[in-house]
Amino acid sequence: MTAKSSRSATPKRGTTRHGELAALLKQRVYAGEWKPGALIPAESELALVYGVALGTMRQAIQTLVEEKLLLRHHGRGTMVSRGLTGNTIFRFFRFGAALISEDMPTARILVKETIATPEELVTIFENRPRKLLLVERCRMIEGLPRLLEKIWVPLPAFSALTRLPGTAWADRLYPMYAQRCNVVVLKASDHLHVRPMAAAESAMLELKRGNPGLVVRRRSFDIKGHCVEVREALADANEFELEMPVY
Amino acid sequence: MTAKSSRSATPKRGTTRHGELAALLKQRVYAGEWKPGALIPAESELALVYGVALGTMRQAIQTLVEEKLLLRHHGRGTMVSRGLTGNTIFRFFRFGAALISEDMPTARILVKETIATPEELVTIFENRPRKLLLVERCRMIEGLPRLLEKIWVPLPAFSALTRLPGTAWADRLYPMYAQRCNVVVLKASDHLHVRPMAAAESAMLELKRGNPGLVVRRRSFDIKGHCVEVREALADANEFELEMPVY
DNA sequence: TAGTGGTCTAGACCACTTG
DNA sequence: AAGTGGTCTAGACCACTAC
Repeated sequence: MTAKSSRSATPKRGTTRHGELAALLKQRVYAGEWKPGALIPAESELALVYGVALGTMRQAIQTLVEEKLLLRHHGRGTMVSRGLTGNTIFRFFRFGAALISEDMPTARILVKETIATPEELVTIFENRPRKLLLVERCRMIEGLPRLLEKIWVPLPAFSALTRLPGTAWADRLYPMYAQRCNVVVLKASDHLHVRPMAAAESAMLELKRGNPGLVVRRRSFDIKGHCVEVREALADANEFELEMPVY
Repeated sequence: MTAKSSRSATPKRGTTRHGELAALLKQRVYAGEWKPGALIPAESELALVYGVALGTMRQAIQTLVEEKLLLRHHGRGTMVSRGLTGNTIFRFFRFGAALISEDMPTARILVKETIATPEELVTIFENRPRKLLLVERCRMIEGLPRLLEKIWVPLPAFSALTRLPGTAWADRLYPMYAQRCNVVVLKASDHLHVRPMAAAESAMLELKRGNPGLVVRRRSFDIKGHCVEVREALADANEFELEMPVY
């Protein structure tokens, strides 16, 4: 059959048909043919087009679902992920409240300036950007200053934000990045550690001098896996709380 | 066909054939028919025995693999998990070393006694045990005391350990539980928070008074999902370091 | 070489969502 | 009612492991 002959025509070792298909589908997302939030063709149709059995195409799609690139909904279809919604740094903290609701935090912008890329950040972003936008803000919960945050994003990719006044910034940055800069954050990685706060930091957060601070350093990645944002958050380590599985 | 008629004979809603099979296989592990480390029959044989297609049986096995109950090895077979090997609390800390090797930590037993079950622990263990074995130890790295640990295990399930002299205790507890108490730890969950150390604690760890401490409270679960151990570890919060994905 | 899990096919039917 | 993903079948062949 056609499928069989085409398979023997490409006897690549170490690859599978569904693996190749996954790569092909991923390319179509990268190329922008299927945009975030849009439904892709039905798996039955894709199977026909690519000349493979349904199960094989399902397997290819499944790997992209596990990579969080696609989302499947029974009866509705398969769509490209809209990415993370953000605001998850608070998951590490109690802050008195039993549960921090989605809309509680508000942010006050302290600094917003264009800077030359610091040496330690040059290699983190793609294309070695020469300039970055640096934003510092203080996030409040129930009127109390709880979290200091620094955000670095590369220019000119995020230049739409330099023109945006500080008062117009949304609490959640990821949806704003998607809307104004056309950047979808699909994955992120947090690095946590504890250090004593500097005098200025503890003062800002209304804590005693030398109070231990928990630092969350986050790198955010777009749909292609490129780092598009570095963030550093600082808060009272005594409010830190985390539950995690052991494997 | 037989399969079809038997399916219509049990028109349970909300269940699937592979889901039922997974439950049946799980039962055979619980019953001890297939012991940890042993190979289970080939999926082709199981499919024959249960009268289902190969793919369906594969799907059933796959769910148990994702639950960490089974492990598959291409060409070798499918075996029941031997459980966690432990010693992973150090993954949260730097302690100067670039990487903490598997064999570096050594432990000194401070306390080992049978106690009446404290109220807050009664409901955590299965069968509300009346007595527990409490062990306190100090774990060293390169000769320095780095971590204080309290361990609670239920009696009489772990009574083999009460007869074991403190000097005979292994660094890694999970393999010892498996060997001496016939308890396999399959999963665990860590809860982390930061608090100031008490004077005695900071003295033991050779830290200054009021040094922030990171507390890791771990609950370990056996093959049936029952809690079989509670552990609380305390160490210098300034040595804490953790990298984790964001979803 | 025999036996295992992994891939793939070509269907059928079921369960869910939407107009 | 039409279209989607989810389940299931009954095979074939491939890739890996151990004897």
